[in-house]
Amino acid sequence: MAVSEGRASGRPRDERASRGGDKRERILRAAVKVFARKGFYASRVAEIAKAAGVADGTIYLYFKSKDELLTSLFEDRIVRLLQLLRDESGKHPSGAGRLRQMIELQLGLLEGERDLAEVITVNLRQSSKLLKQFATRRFTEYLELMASVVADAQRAGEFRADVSPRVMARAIFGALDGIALTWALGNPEPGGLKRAASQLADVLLHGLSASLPSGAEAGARAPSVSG
Amino acid sequence: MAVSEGRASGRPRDERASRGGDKRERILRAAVKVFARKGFYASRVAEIAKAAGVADGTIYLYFKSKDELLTSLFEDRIVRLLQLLRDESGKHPSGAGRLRQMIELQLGLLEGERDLAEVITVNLRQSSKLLKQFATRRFTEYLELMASVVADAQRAGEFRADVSPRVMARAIFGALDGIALTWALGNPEPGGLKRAASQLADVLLHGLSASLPSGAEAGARAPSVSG
Amino acid sequence: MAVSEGRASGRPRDERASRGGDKRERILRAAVKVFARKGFYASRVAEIAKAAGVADGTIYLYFKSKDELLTSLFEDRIVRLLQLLRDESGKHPSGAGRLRQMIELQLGLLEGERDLAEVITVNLRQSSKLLKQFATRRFTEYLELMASVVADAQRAGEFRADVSPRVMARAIFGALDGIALTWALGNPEPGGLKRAASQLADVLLHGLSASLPSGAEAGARAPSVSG
Amino acid sequence: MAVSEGRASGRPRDERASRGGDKRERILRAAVKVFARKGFYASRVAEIAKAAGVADGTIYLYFKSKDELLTSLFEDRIVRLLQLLRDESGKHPSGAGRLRQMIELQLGLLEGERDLAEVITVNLRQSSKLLKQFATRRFTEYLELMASVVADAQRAGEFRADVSPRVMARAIFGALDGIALTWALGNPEPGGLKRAASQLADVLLHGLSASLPSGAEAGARAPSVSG
DNA sequence: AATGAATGAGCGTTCATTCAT
DNA sequence: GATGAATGAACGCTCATTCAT
Repeated sequence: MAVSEGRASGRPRDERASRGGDKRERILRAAVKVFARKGFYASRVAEIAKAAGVADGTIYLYFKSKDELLTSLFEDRIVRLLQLLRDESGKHPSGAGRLRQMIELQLGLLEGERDLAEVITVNLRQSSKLLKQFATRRFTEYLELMASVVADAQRAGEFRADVSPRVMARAIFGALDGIALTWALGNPEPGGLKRAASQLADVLLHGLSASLPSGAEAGARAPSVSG
Repeated sequence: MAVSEGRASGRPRDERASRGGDKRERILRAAVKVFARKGFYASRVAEIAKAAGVADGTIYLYFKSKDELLTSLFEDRIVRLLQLLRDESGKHPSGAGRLRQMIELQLGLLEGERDLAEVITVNLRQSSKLLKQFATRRFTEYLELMASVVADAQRAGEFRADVSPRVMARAIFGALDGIALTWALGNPEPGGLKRAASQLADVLLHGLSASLPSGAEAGARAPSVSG
Repeated sequence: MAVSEGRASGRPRDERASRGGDKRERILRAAVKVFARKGFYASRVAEIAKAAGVADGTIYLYFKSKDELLTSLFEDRIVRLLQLLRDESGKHPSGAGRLRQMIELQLGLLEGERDLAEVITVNLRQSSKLLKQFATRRFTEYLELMASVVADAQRAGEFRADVSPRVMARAIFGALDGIALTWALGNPEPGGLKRAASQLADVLLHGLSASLPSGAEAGARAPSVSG
Repeated sequence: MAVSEGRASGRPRDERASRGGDKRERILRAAVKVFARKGFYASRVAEIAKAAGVADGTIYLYFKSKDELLTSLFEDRIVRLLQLLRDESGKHPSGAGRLRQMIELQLGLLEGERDLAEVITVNLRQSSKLLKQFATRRFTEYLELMASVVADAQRAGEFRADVSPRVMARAIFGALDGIALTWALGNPEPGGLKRAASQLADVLLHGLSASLPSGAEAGARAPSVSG
């Protein structure tokens, strides 16, 4: 299952019968490849155009600027990721099940899509604008989704209550990102991401579980949580 | 305690009352500020020069290129961080103690140095060169240090043995990085990093602990929680 | 007859009434003018662009660098000169006729093209690269052509055999170059080049002629020079 | 016999007893070396300073600018050359003798001084300023000296009168220059310059000689001569 | 006089973007 | 819509020159 499959949202431009793949998607796919190999700033619009098999100017018929190309890339991919996560989130009764599924889903999506992993983990941070403006929208949404899963499980007494859901959301995001980053940049060890996801989930879930048998402890600490 | 304190390497000194520090360090400090505000690519060498109070050309007496300026920044700061981490690592007998200290040390260092945090977490990924070449040296060193702490504790029976130390190292790095990133970009909530560090350590250490029959250990750690 | 006439190589054409010639040629012509007035190093790419009526960047669509612009100038012009010289060389039965025609042709070509003369004589020597690398190709070709004319005439018993054809080729090149140089830099005396060419040919051909009937003179001076 | 030997003219700065070679000369010598290897524009003042064993700034105590360094180089060397030529000129009764000696002297001086030859033949043309302003002084002086030798011999009936002394002076200069150029850039064949000088003199003197007894040939060409 | 660190004007080149076809 | 030649603003870097020591 790949995040870049299909077309989830937006502009149904040129849905002419005679033209199968639309240009917009071809350009985005080319951009993923080029951004992944060279990074956002070192990537040339001309090269993306070439990789997409279109003329330089054509890109500007679909995207306002090179910056917007990157932004759209995230929008498209992350909106789809958020949807998947939300869908998944609904399928599991326990917080542990939800969190494990979400962790495994995210790394699973990247398995087989190194380029996209690299773009998301590396290029997300390349444009200050991107990070500070766009990120404020979708990234916050993402973090809130993760935090809500933790918070729900805390309220249900399933997770320890002495940690901030938002801090945990950031830590989990970061852990996934760190694993994806080193994976994207390093050796392509097959199945590596799945195993890593599983281990990460094991540790996090165990670490987050409300204390054991008597359970008194977590409750004792809970009141002071704030962040 | 700041990572940017002290002087690492050569060049003449002046130390007139009105002008603190030597040129190289002044330039590095200016670069941190500018890179943090604008990102590496959007930062102009001229602006860094101006911020450092030197002429444009002066920068090139100390650094071969704009790229090398960024690289040197990491070298200087990360080499110092590695030293601190190694020192710290030696002071604690248990793996749990070590790991907690390392986590708290890293986030503690950034407290009060938002700019540096932003440069490290955001700009580290801006230059393909930086990430793929330089990173292969120091970053690997860093990851190996973290992994060895985990591995040692596993061998001692203190940590669960069913997770890869290297995966954990990456996850821990990522978690710290994610927390630092959101902190650097978001609200400056005082003490936030310390609390986050403590909570992250709580969860990770509990999650990593070799599952004890009675679960007594968790209780032993609890008192240090503050956030 | 001008060396800069005609079109040597590719690129689309336009030929609207108001805009004469294609960009590449317009740029070359502008470069000749600017290089002649200021010399290669003191010439600014921006000025050439302005003189050619194109944007700065346009120059780089046709030439890889400022250096290559100069190189291409020589290639274009000298290749054409070589062709003319070879054509001319074929039309005359005697060595004297050939040499005279070649001398007069070369200086004749420059008549009316002071700029080009100046570029060739002055700027040829400005770029070490140009002189040492490019020159090794075309310039050697040129010298060999001249030397072969001398050598042929020597073999035919027409020219004295006690001088090296290669030394003569260099001397003739130099003499033409010296005349062109002073002409390009000095007063534009109309017809001056033609007259100078004629006189130079007179002296050289007489000096090169195999010793006449009585033959005593040459032998007296030149016992057995070979070099 | 080398043109760069001794100190002929100018500024007796710092004739302190304790310091043998004076800096000015050391700088000039270093400049010759560096200019010869790299050309004027590609030569860095810092490199000349290093080659001379002085600090960058020291050069500006002796020369107003990099340009003036080149100019001074020519002044020093060419003034000396002019003196030698004038001295030599006085020693020979016949025009042929004078001219031959001057030709051989000039190329002889360069034998063993490739660097200087390259500087004079190549670098003379690098600075428009140099060529157009300085050249107008010394170079004209040089050409007039050569022309006067020819003119004198013409008046004496020794040289043919149907050629312009000034054209001949330029041609001779050029021929010498062309030979020196190719020699400086090409193979260092020992003795090559001497042999070339001798052959060039043979051809030129024969070519310039007043028509011999029968004289028919020269007369046939004479009509077209004017300058 | 001598030094060499510092200066900063200046330029070649790039590349996102435009627009005539 | 599609093209790609043309544009020109923008910037990293160099290096001749200065000047405090």
